Amino acid sequence: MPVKPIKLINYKLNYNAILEDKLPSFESVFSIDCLIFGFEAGELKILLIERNDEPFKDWFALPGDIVKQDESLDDAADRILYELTGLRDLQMKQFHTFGEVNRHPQGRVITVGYYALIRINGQKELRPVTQYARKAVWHPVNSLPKLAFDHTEIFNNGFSKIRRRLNHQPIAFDLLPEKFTLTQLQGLYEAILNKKLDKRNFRKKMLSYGFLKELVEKQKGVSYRAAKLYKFDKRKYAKIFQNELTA
Amino acid sequence: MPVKPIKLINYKLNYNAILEDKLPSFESVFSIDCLIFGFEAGELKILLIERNDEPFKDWFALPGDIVKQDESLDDAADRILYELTGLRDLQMKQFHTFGEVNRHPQGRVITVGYYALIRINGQKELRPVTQYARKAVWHPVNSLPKLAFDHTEIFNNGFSKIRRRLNHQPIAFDLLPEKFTLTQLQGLYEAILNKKLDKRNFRKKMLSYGFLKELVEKQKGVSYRAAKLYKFDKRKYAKIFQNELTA
DNA sequence: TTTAACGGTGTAATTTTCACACCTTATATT
DNA sequence: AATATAAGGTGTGAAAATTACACCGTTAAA
Repeated sequence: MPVKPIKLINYKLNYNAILEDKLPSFESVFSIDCLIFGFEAGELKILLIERNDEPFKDWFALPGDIVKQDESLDDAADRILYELTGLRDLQMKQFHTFGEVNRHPQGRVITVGYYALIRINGQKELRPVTQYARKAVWHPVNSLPKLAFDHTEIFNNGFSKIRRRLNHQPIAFDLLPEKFTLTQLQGLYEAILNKKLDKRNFRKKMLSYGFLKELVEKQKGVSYRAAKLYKFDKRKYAKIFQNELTA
Repeated sequence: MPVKPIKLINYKLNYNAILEDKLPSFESVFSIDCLIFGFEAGELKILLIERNDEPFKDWFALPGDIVKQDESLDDAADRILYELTGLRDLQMKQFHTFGEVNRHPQGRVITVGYYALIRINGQKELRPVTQYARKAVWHPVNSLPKLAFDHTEIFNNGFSKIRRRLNHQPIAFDLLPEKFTLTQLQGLYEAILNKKLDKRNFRKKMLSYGFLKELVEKQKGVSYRAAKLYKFDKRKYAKIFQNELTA
């Protein structure tokens, strides 16, 4: 696969050229690809970019970028997410590394998959993204288009890990507004797990964990009985989690 | 951290030289480090190498090596394990990728952690290892020495993942001889989880899974009542596991 | 024959999970 | 004012899974 190895650092890729077969490939590069999940209108969505250059011009792809020489993987993930969305201080979490030899047509690119769960509404407009992407869009996970490279595989891998993790850790709260109703929370669980849950059992269980804080405030602007609002109580969760660890 | 970047491919590192501060560093390299678990004399052990060269000369380290240009990560893991132990066709499984900028004193090395669980006794003598290692030794996980680089962190990360996985998947059988007693199996679980388990409950539960095959053969050469031997029945397990996936 | 060491078994209490249906409350509509 | 609409909110019983717990049996060696 490698053609004429060239130095990659600070090298600006010319994708069009390589397609005409007269162009640079690179030897070994590290990248990060991000699964950024959001929840909107009762649907679980993921942030995709529309590629502006070859290869896979006009295709949808996961947002990702190359890891710089002087930044750790975690730092790179944070930076890339920031560059793509303007969001900072999220919990980006690594889930798998993809290293098939031919996964990138231009050379050896090993990529580390990270995911983050974010609030779609709590965020400003998506910032203009890097030059290789035309725009970034939220796309429902249930009807994803074909993705560039092996990004569909990356998505499937990460999504299934998030599903599994949901049963053990309260990761869903990052997707909801700070104050939420139990019905919203249940809808989110149903969207992630892709199945219906029983309302009474779900509430009983969630409340039994003890990390939900009931607010006096109620839902507003709905044309039906307003529901109680809850907050995720990080302190209580931390206490519970610590006990689990020491036990 | 990077000094004078040099081409690394096929470059033979001179570790002594670098220590005297007149030597090569490299830009960006991918490596694999392996956690190879074995079970012997009731103890959970891990395979370590004794380093023969700087840096960390004479220290213990995880067996690992650099990923070649034309091999996938999984292939590299298989190859490296083979080179170190002579073992083939094991299930090497990726668990985490470590990418701190300064984790390697000579340059940027991003390493993917893999683990494997193997039978210590079912194997020939450990094959002579790569040149950078003096020898390979099995070391009880409960009294690990300080390890080179960030290998202690890698170990902790991988070990805790294996612990968690043990509760959901029958990964322990790879550590036992093909035929084993329930007491041996329980001892292994206790070694991995680092706690005592109740004999009756343990047996009840294991047998309830339905993937253990009772043999007519019994234990031999023991100075007490011989126990029944069991086999792990992959077929039955596959059937059970498939049902879980579709459910 | 005795002893040491492990093999092998069952039951009851507790906790967790699951299935299941109706009345209440707030707003919008007529 | 009456009514319709849409979601809020609540409890119980059955079944399954988990936990705690103790003694006799068998084998080989002393």
